Amino acid sequence: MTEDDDRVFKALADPTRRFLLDLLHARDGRTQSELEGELAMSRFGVAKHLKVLEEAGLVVTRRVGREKLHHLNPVPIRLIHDRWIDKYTEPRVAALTELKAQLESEE
Amino acid sequence: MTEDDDRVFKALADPTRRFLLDLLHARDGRTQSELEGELAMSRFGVAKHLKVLEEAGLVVTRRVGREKLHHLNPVPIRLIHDRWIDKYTEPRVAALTELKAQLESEE
DNA sequence: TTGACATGTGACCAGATGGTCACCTATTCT
DNA sequence: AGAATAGGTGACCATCTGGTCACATGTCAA
Repeated sequence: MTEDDDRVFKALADPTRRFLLDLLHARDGRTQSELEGELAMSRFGVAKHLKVLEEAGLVVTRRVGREKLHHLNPVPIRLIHDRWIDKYTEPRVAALTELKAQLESEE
Repeated sequence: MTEDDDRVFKALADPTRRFLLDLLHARDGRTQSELEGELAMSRFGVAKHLKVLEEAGLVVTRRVGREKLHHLNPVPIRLIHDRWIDKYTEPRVAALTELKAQLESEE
């Protein structure tokens, strides 16, 4: 339980892994080699990162023949949100976040 | 911008720092020495962790005399959420998360 | 004003992390 | 069957990270 979310946070701590999640968010169900093509890194590095994401439950995989398809699982991310933002403060935080985005886009 | 969120994710990667956020979520505006009392660690360790949280923007501080008061800032956490959960999928993810919590509480 | 209290800084060390490589297995295509 | 493709494993190394300590500054109370 506590170790579970430790894996999630540790997985999110690396920029390459976050980029992999971005890729899957843009288009789900990619193979490992397809993802390798998007990164300037050896396939071993990418495979290692995907393994970390999978063990954290942020990515779910399905094997088809010799290929492995990767899907994004957003539930752990929602749980991060819910840990420090409760139902009552949520609307206020959402408004603040919106405001921040607006201010930054005006520059 | 990208470095900004790198600091946020790196800050969240450590269990001690997450616990400090939990403490501030339960009660805001604590001093550093008050937080030290909650942890089995030297004051230097705690101070270092608080500095990381502050530089990530997850904690905001205010100095009063010789004391330093700490407040939780939830906006960066909301931004993590919004990065991978868009408005359209949000209700579905929220429902799934709810379901997951229910199933786990039934055990 | 002197001593206790709250916090800050830089050096240092053990252990964790990110990345690469050599080598291996399983599946598909011709 | 043989070659090419997709992916997996364990060792190895440079660097980052978490924690401690000696020392220092600013603030409050008697």
